[in-house]
Amino acid sequence: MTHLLSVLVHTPAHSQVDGPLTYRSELALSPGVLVRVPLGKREILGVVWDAPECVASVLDPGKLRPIAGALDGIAPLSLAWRQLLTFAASYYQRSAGEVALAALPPQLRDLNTQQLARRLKRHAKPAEPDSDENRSAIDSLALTPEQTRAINQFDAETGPFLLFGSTGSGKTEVYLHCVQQLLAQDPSAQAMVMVPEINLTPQLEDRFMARFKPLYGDSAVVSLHSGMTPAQRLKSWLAAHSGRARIVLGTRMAVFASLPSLKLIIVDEEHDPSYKQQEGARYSARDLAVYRGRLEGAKVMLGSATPSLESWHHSRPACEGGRYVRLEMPSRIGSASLPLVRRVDMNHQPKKCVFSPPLLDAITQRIARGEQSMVFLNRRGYAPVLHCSDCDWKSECPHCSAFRVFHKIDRTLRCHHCGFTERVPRACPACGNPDIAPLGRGTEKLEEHLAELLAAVRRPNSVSPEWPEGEPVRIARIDADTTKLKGELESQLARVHSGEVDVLVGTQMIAKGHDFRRITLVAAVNPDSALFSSDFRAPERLFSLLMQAAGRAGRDADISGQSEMWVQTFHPKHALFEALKRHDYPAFAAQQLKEREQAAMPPFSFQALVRAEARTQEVAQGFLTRASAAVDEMPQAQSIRNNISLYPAVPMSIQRIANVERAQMLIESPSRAALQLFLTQWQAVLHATRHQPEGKGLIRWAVDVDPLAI
DNA sequence: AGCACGCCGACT
DNA sequence: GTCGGCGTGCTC
Repeated sequence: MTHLLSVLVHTPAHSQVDGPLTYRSELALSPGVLVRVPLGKREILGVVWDAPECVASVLDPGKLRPIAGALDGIAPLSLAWRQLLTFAASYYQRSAGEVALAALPPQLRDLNTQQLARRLKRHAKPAEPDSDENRSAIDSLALTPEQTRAINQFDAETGPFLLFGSTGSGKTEVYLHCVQQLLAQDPSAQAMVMVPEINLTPQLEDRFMARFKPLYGDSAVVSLHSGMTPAQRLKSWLAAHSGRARIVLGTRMAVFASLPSLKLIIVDEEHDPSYKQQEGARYSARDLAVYRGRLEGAKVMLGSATPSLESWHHSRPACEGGRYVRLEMPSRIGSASLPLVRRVDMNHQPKKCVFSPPLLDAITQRIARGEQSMVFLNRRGYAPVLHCSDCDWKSECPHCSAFRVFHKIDRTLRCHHCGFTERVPRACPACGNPDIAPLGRGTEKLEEHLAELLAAVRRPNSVSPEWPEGEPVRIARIDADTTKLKGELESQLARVHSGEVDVLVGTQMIAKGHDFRRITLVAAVNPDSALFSSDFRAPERLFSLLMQAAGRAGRDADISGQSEMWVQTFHPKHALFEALKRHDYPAFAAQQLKEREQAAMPPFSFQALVRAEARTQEVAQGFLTRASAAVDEMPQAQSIRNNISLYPAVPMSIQRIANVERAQMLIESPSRAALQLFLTQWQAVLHATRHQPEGKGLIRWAVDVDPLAI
């Protein structure tokens, strides 16, 4: 007997094929089974999907092709997994096929049946028996009273939870404890722990491995992130999917991993923008984690010292409408205290100075004491633009509406958007003036400038034959340029940890996650631009970054007494810095939320962004404008107009990248449900608009639901 | 997304 | 006279 199957395949959101395709099969296969199916001239991976009854009748049954085979070595994907993917696809306005197939390890698609069978055989070895004697040692670890209180509350309630713990308060120990407790109670339970960028937090991975490998064997903890090889990813995925892995540690992509007995999801540094995917299906792994927890009956814990305002708002008291349980851990462990925040009023410092004399003096003193300092500036390269003083030529990228950045180290002009790189010209390309100069500064120049300022300073106790008067100060720089090669970041971090480096210069890369024990001074040289940014989330990001950076200083109890966070600013009285000085996130959040509420901005409204790309700005904007106007032809147009605001189409902040013009349109609603309903219905209008004659020349369009930046 | 078909510039 | 550029269209 022939059965009809609905099968999801990897088809992009904008192709005609957006729902499941229908195939014939001699076997009745249940939803969730992985299959290989013919599509055009290819044979590709598909997932049998829950079929709406009517689906097959539309097509001529004679035209249906048979499936090529089922991957019967792999258990079907669960109903909960399919529901998660269906939800994610619909919420983020993409096809289910695209989201579901992208969530599977690439090797499932790429390997043929024999290769896959071989892999499965190799990995299916039974897990080694657990060593029971270690298991009882669980609760012997000393917890602080705050940690104990948080854990007790976690046990007593269902969540979701927001663990609000300052840097150094021991959030990781709470995660470890909750996971350990769960695994001990339920012999099949699985936990997922998400981190923003796994390469920045190998410590977390190490701590989980160290804690759980002795208890549950080598395959108990697996990682899942894009830095892994395809083979490793398949291995981890299979371990999770089969239930052999008890803990899955990963980046945002891990939220889609298949875990048959998922009972706990932890999202560390939940405020981090890396949880939002920035291409394809633009999902928020943090938000999906909360949804998934509800779907699967798993507890969810979000953790941060500076929560996103969305999560903070959700964790307000239940009587005010909060839905999350807030767990607070305000103190640093041991006698360590938070660093002293010092603001330098740049209005009273020498004009155009980069390092104010007091800051330079403070850094020099640290060096004399054999302590380390960290200076960060959120701009890599030497100078953001090269300028000719005669004719006003600037180093614009020929393909983008942006300046190319001057990189002194290899004397190149590099576009940070499209990658276009050229040698620095000897003279102005426009007028021939040989006197072209860099404008502004990046980390490269900061490093160079600091080296000049500290040229006369000597490291203590470092007299060598080569340097009879003491060795010069050692400065290291860490940013995307110095860590491009694999392993570079690790080796540079090792140099800092060993004390070989006196001053570390870098971008926000160094402000996140790394545990620098010997750093007692952290300085933000020029953070002001975020104070008056047009992006309403810029202050939130800056506060979080500065708090995190401050958290780098003085993690060792014995030196934290002297540790300091320096902020050079022209606005020392700004509320953001006042709150930072007191390490008072709640005050900062309250002030920001008040502003957001008054301006009806998230989390008090819901947004989506439609972006369009075309050869010309007119085509890109025209597409958006016509799709916007077509709302009046939709059913219930009046009700849509009452609930949804569609703003005019505007060029994106970087209007042109790699010779593609970009435009965007903001859509806003006080109701998430209304916005969702509108976007789903409007999808057809967008497709139709594209296929009008005026839509010619449009390259692509995409919707970003809950965008992070506008 | 792939992979075809299909119509216009610089080379053996 | 071909090789190959990527524009448009289709895949159960």
